[in-house]
Amino acid sequence: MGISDLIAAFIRDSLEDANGVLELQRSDLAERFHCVPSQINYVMSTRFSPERGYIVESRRGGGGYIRITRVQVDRQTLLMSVINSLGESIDLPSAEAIVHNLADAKAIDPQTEELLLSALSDRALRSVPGAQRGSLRADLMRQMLIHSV
Amino acid sequence: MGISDLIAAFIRDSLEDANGVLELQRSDLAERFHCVPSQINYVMSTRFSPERGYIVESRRGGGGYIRITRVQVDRQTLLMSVINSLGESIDLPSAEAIVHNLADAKAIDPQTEELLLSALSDRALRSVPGAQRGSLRADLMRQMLIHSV
DNA sequence: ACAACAAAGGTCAAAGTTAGTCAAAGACAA
DNA sequence: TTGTCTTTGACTAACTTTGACCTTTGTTGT
Repeated sequence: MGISDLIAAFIRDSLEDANGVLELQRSDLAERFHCVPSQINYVMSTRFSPERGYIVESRRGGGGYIRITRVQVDRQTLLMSVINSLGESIDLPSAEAIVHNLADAKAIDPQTEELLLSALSDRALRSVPGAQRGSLRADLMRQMLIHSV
Repeated sequence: MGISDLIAAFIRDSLEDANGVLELQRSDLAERFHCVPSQINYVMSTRFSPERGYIVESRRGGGGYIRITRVQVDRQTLLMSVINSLGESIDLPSAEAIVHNLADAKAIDPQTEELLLSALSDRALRSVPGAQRGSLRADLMRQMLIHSV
């Protein structure tokens, strides 16, 4: 097991203790593990990428930091399962119910809920004949949910 | 957290207490935070710029001051004017440009921008014949923007 | 009025403090 | 041997802090 793995394990532990958000300094961490600072960047890009469920933000200069946030897996999982369960077409009441459920489960924030509901509404889709609205609604929902994961 | 952040936090708090307008003296503030006066200018230009929603005015000489005003009416005005300027129909490049401009002007946050773009995309509207997409896109945009005012 | 001084705030560039990038070199498994 | 992952470090970019010098405005004495 290389040093990158040790660093990654340390970060994951700290993240656990810190309840999901961790702020650290690159040079501190490098010193603690006796490696060069740029190795921290390597660890970030290979082990804490967004695809792996992390958000990494940073700032340079005095008081600089690296902040690692573990994204709620529940949220991600729930969103993905909803997206996958979406069929060819969906009617308005069903769509509204799903959006409300996602909001109740905190998988989307109130603002996103509002935007989804307004996009899916009959008022927004009025130019499309009723018979075709279902599939459009499903496409809209899919795209919007995908982009809020 | 550097001293600039501390100063900015202090100002935001005071602004809250003061209900949006705050008048202070540069040298006082510098003394309170044990920094050079010009650091206050740095904080103003990096944290309280107009793009971030603040107006900073000042006067030199005896009885001089720095006045910071938080603004938020711009957003609403801008959004309403965009909504009103929307016509019957809009093509994708124009819609994207408008959304980007709103985001640049901080009238909508990055997440809203993302959601709007995904809802307006050709991918989301694929079930609707090209000729009818323009008017649907305008309706969608209108409804979504109305609900984000 | 006027001149001189005092009392603010403004500018700008240098120095300081972090983090990011990228490519070369090393390690190791297939 | 070859391809992939890891380690290193020189160079770069971004943000912060500090201080010398400048401009504007107010006050006071003549």
